[in-house]
Amino acid sequence: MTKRHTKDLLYEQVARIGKATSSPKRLELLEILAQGEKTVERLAMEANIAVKLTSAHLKVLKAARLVESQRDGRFITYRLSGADVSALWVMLRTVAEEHLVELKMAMDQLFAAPEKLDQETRQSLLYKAKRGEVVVLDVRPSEEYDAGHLPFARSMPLGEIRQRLQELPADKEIVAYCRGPFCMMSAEAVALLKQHGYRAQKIADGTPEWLAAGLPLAES
Amino acid sequence: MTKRHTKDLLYEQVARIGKATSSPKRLELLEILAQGEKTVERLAMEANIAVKLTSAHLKVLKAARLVESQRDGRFITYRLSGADVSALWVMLRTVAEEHLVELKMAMDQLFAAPEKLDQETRQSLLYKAKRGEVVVLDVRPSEEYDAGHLPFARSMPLGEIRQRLQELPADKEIVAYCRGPFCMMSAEAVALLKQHGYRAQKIADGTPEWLAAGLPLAES
DNA sequence: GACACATTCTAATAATCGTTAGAATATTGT
DNA sequence: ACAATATTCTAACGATTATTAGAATGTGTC
Repeated sequence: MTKRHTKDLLYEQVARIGKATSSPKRLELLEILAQGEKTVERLAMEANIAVKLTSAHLKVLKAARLVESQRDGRFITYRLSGADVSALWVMLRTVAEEHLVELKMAMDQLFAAPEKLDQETRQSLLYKAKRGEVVVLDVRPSEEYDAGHLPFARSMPLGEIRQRLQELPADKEIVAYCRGPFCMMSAEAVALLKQHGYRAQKIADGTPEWLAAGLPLAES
Repeated sequence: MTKRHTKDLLYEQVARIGKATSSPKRLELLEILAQGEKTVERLAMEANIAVKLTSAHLKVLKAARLVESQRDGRFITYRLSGADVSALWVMLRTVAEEHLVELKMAMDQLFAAPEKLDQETRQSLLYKAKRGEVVVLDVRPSEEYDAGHLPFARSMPLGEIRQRLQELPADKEIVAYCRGPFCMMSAEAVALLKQHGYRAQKIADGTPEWLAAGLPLAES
C-alpha cells in the first residue's frame, strides 16, 4: 500500500533531525553555535576535538539543515540555521535533565547548587538588573556577548576577570552566567569573585535558555 | 583533564534522547503513544511493524526514559513518561518541517492544503466550538478520545462515520482532526463528509500540538 | 498443573556510524 | 605562478544499530 510508504517517508525525515542530535559531540557543537557563529577551527578548539572530526560532524548537522555555512575569505563560518534549532537544543537537554537520573546526579556532583530559574525569577532578575541593584556578568568570550546577551548584562570574559576586578562594585550582588547549565565558566567566575570578597552567584541560564523562555536578548 | 571527562558525560546523556529519536519507527511509536497509552500489540498494529520489532524499539525508548511500561494482566501497557516527551515530538517534527525541504514537499503532495493553525486561529476555533457554531470532530479511535481531546470536540472514529452521518448537523461547518499533521484520518474523514454534502475541513493539530501550544485538553 | 497468550531475551546478519590518517580543494598573500 | 592556510573528501577500521528467527518468561485460564 502506498499510504504506508509515504507515511514512512515523513517519519524518516524527522528521524534525520534525531540522528543529527544523537551524538554527544554534535550536541556540544550545537550548544557552542547557539552562542553565535564560529569558524570550524574555533569550534574544534571549544569542543576539544580534532578539526577533521569537527568538520565531519558539521557535515552531518548541515545535511540535517540544523546549521548552515558561509565562506569568509580563508575561513568557513558555521551558524545555526534558525532560532528553533537553539530551542531544540534546550528542549533536548531539558527532557534529558527531567528523565535521566544519571544526568541529574552528574550535574548535582558538578555544580553544588541547582540555580535553575523559573519564569518569575527571570523577571525579577531582569527588574533588579535594570535598576542596577545587581550586576549581571556575562563571562563568555566577548564575541559571544556581542552576538547577543542578557539585557543589562556586562561583558567580562572569564580569563580577564582577575585583571579587571576593580571594575566591579564591591557592594553589589554579582550574578554570573555563561553558555548554559552545562557550561562551567560561570562557576569558575563565581569562585574567583568570592575569593576576592565579592558577593557572587551564578545562574544556570545562558542565552539559549533565556530565549527559549520567551524573553528577549540585547544586542550591540 | 577530568573537567573534559565530566562534560563529555553530560552531553552523552542528552545524546541518549537524540539516539532514541533517531529512528522513524520509534518516532511513529512516540506519536501514537502521545495519543494515549497502548499495549505492545496495539502499537505494532498501528505502526504496521512486527510485534518483536515493536518490543525492541520500545526497549530503546524505555532505556532513554521516554516511555514507561506497566503490566495489566496478560498485557503490557506503554505510555509516555511525561508531557514533555509529547512536546519533544512536536518540536522535532516542527524543526523538521521548517528546515527539511523534502518533508515540506512530501507533505504538500500528500495533503493538498496546509491547514496549520496559529495561536489566533486556535483561540477562534475554541470560541466557535464553545458557541456551537462549528462541530469539532475527533475521528481517532474512541480510546484516544477518552484519553484527552480538544475542548468541545465530539468523538466519531473514522470507521464509524458512514453509519453515523445522521448524527451530524447538515447546516454547520465541521472541523475534523486526528493525531496530528502526519495523520491521514482527518483527511479521509473530510473527503467522506464532503462526498455526502457536508461542509467539512480538517486542521493539522492533534492533541500533542494543541498541548504544545499551551492550550488545555478536555478529558472524560 | 498444563495450556494459550503477550511479551521479551538471545543470537546472528547486514547496514550504518565514529574516528583517524592521507590526499585534495579553495582562498590569500607573496 | 607558488607557498601557506583552512577546510573537506576519501578510504579504512572497529563499534554500534536495525531487523529477524527461535527460545524463554511471566500471566491468566481451563
